[in-house]
Amino acid sequence: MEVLMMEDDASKQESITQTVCHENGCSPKASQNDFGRKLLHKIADLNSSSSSSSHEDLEELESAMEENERLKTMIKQIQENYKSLQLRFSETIQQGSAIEGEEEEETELVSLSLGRSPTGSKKDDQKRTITNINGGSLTLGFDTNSELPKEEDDAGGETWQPPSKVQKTTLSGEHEEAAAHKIQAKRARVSVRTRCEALTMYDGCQWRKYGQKISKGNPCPRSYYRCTVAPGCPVRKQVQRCVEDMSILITTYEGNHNHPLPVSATAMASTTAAAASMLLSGSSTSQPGLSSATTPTASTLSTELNGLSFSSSLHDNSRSPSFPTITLDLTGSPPTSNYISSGFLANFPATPRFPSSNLNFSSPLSSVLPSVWGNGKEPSQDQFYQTLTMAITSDPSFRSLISAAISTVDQADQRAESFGQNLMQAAISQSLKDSSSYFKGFTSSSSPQSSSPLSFSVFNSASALASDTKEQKK
DNA sequence: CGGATTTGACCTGCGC
DNA sequence: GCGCAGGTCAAATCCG
Repeated sequence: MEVLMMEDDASKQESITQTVCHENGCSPKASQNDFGRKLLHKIADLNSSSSSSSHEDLEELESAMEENERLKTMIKQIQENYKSLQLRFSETIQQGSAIEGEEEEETELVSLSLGRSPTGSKKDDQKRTITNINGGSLTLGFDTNSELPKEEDDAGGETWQPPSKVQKTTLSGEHEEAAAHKIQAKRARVSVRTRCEALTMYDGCQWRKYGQKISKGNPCPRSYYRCTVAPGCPVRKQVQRCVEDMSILITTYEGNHNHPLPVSATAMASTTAAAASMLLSGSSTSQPGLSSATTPTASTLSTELNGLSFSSSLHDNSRSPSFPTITLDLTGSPPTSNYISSGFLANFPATPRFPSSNLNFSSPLSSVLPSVWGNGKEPSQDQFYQTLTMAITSDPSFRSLISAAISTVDQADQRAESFGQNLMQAAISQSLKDSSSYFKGFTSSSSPQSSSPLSFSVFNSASALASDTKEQKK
């Protein structure tokens, strides 16, 4: 904010900075009403206490206030747009559920695993079911398989083991494929790109560093952390700065928590768990009309889902690990071809065996949906809603995705310094660039082997990913 | 003094 | 089989 740069008094600057940071990072709804008042107080303080404050500074402060008023209006509009979208979504889903049969309804169950409750009772599971959309159950809670011992973890429901031990397991026949699925589930990774000056991005969890390595192609060391919220938690994360832009922090999460999470950690945990789930679902799902659009030999591919464009990238890296990786880009800067080929994605590659999906929050809507409206013209909100509705009604994965996003908005602690803030900031920063639409669109890329569409959106205060677990159940 | 971090050694998988 | 690179371990060190 401009106002920060104009303050002469260092302590006052810090005070205002904290105020503005709070506005940006925490609940805009709760605190935005106080913002103008706080600024007025600051101005009054300056007038009364500091004879050295120049008239120029005051003018600039006033202009900053006007700017902040515009921002408040913008935030309000974002909230209204979100409500409208949510309403439309619910209506559409209700219509869809009337058509779909019972079998389809069963597949609407979406479970976003945040790790397993130590107690693991089914009662707890029921309590944690916080949202019910479309007759199906959208569960945002802890892993629901209560039959398993608590030291067992995550999607596969098996004790976490280091990759080497897991992959050493010998199996034969039809179990082999199932085991491969489990291994894949365990090793699914979610990368989050954020602009962060700190050593690590705060995500609400407690981490202990257990290693550091210089990886090939990046002079910045990669740090390895494991979750210490509960002993034996299998979740690990890697933190590394982007070689292309040192201000970008790349955090890669792996595994699911096997313990209740702090409130401030639920947003990130649900997002990463759902993203991983979506990725794994996508890796085993075939979507009509998509597979034909991809060509394995191409390094970058693009296709459409329900008029929504996304691109797929094949990352050729001979040393790439055999882990599916999904990437959430919250930096606000669209990836360049150079960046894709030699930068970030090269650090988090995927072999052709597994998809590597890149969800980008930075692309303007007009560039995301060129094939629908053409001429690079920004679509109206109604046009966009129509396309979104098409996507929702015809694709279960996307439907689940939206459901999870909405439910997360409901449940997230908005004051937590968590992932939702980053999403909010991303949304706002994009809205500042073009206030005509808060939904700035998305891009998605995956390897050709992943024919499942990936779609994403930014809502007004929080967002989450979800997947249709239908394929995982099979 | 206990917990967290650092850092070199070691293990493992994979490509050649 | 060898070498490289990623990932982990664990002793040493640091820090509150």
